[in-house]
Amino acid sequence: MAIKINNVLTRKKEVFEPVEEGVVRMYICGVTVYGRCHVGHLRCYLSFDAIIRYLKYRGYDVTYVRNFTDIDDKIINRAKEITQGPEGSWRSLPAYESYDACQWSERLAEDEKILQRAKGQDRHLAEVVADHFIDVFRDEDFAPFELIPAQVEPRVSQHIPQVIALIESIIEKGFGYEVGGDVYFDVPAYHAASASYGKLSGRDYTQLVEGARVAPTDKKRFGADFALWKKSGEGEPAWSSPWGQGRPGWHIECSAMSLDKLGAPFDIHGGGKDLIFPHHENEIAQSEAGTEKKFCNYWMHNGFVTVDGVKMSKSLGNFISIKDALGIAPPEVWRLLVLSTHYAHPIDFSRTKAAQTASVACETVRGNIDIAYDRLEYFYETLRRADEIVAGEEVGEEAACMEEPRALELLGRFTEAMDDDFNTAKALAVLGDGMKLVNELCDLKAKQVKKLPGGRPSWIATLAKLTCDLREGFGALGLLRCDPAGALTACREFAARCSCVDVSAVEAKIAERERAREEKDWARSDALRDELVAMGIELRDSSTGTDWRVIR
RNA sequence: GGCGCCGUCGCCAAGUGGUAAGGCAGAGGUCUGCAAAACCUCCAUCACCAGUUCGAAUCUGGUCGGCGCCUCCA
Repeated sequence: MAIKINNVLTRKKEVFEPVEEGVVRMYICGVTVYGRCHVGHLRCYLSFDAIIRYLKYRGYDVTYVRNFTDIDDKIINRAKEITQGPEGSWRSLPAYESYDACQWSERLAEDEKILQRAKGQDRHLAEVVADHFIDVFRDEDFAPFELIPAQVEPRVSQHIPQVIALIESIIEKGFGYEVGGDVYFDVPAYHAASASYGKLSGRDYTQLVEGARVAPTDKKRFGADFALWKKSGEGEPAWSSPWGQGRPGWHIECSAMSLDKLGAPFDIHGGGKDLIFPHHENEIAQSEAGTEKKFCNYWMHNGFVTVDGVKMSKSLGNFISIKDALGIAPPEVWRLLVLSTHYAHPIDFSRTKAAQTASVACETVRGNIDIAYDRLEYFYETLRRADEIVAGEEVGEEAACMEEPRALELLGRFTEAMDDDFNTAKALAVLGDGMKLVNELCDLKAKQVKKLPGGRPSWIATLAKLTCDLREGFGALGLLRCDPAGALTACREFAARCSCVDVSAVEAKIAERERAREEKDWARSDALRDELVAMGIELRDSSTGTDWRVIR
């Protein structure tokens, strides 16, 4: 069985054949570090995290590179804004129109932090801005999600020689030209020689020019040409080059660093769909122009996160920051939610759409986050009850599993789903079936267990195998890696905090109800339960006691 | 204007030629002091029209609706 990948480059689903057998070299476009990340970024890195985990699960030795673009106009602009201070005219820019008081307060606090960090450092403020947001990315935004760390996280600022060498090679081959300190990639010349510009995005470069906005100061020969190197302006960060003081253009850094870390061709290049053009198209052109080798074999792009059907983006102001996301649900809930949809399809986070379209049913329509939250708890609860049954039991090696196809074929079906272009949605459905089976088995009475072929030892063996396989499958997606009891407590505490539930008051009422129940005072017991329901608490009585959870 | 994607049950969501996975909600049931949970059963012919085919949600053409890229963007 082989893994199949929907290759954006060929627009076909293809059998994955790495350059070197058993090894996967992949490059995922990282972020430009000029601000905080939002759920759109989260979706991208969670989707690719599951893909990387699965490739490892399938036995591949994965070399994964994810860059930080730490030189860019937006970073320089941010530095300029910080320099101007809170009274600067930048605050009236259109980009900030939608800012509310809360966002402003966060923004200014962040600027202050960056200024503090810059004190005593003899560096350009833009570099400090980049450092700051790299730290935010690693230590704040993404740390809770436990992504598989990239082997290398290259920064452009540390790869200027590689960038320059690649640009020189492009110029040497006749596909780049210098104009007054800027260097441009010559799209028409390259296309004339290779007939390949536009092969990823399916664009005809001659038609691009008509729609392209060419700024009056542009020195490029052709509208579709793009900057490989930019001459630095006054007070901007600059590096020495054969073309004078300047900095790399956007696109070239990913080519230079991926070629440096992975060589050409490497296996998989990924990123958001919005990067297909121009970013990835230009990466291919300049890399293949400079190296005369194929750049990358498989291109994968994740779908957008949308809000009310519209792409989530900073410029539209319709984004949920990762910081806010972590206040809505725990990291693992977000992971489950993201993986519930195929990586290439859009995910919509609107909570208003349902209310608009289904006026009758709006009260019963629940947010996807809440559903994912419940589902995660269901998974952990299922594992917990199975663990309790299996714990302390001798799982005899000789005890055969029950002839239960749903148990025996679980991982096979999981692998089949994932092999087909990493269909995490389907894979989760398969694993969900396994969870249902675990509950079914746990529900059996001792008498029924006795009657099973193989009896109790076989029942235990089956439960042990199932939970082990489920952990393996979910684990290959980065899910259910925690101890169930601990995870459930954390889930409940999180929900209690969100709903401002007074945990000690809840537990006091539960204790009181326990006493009423011991005295078989059902009226009192039920009254207490009603009070708890009014507090947003649902009870679950069992033979071992009363558990509770926050109603969502 | 150019290129491209999408439209599957009330909601979410798999499914690229062989007769519609899964989740939520809903109905009925088993279990339970009651309830919850868990489990069982039920619940769609795939925006529309016209073709290709023995056979189409899946292919082709058209219509309508939504979105994306072409400027920064995961």
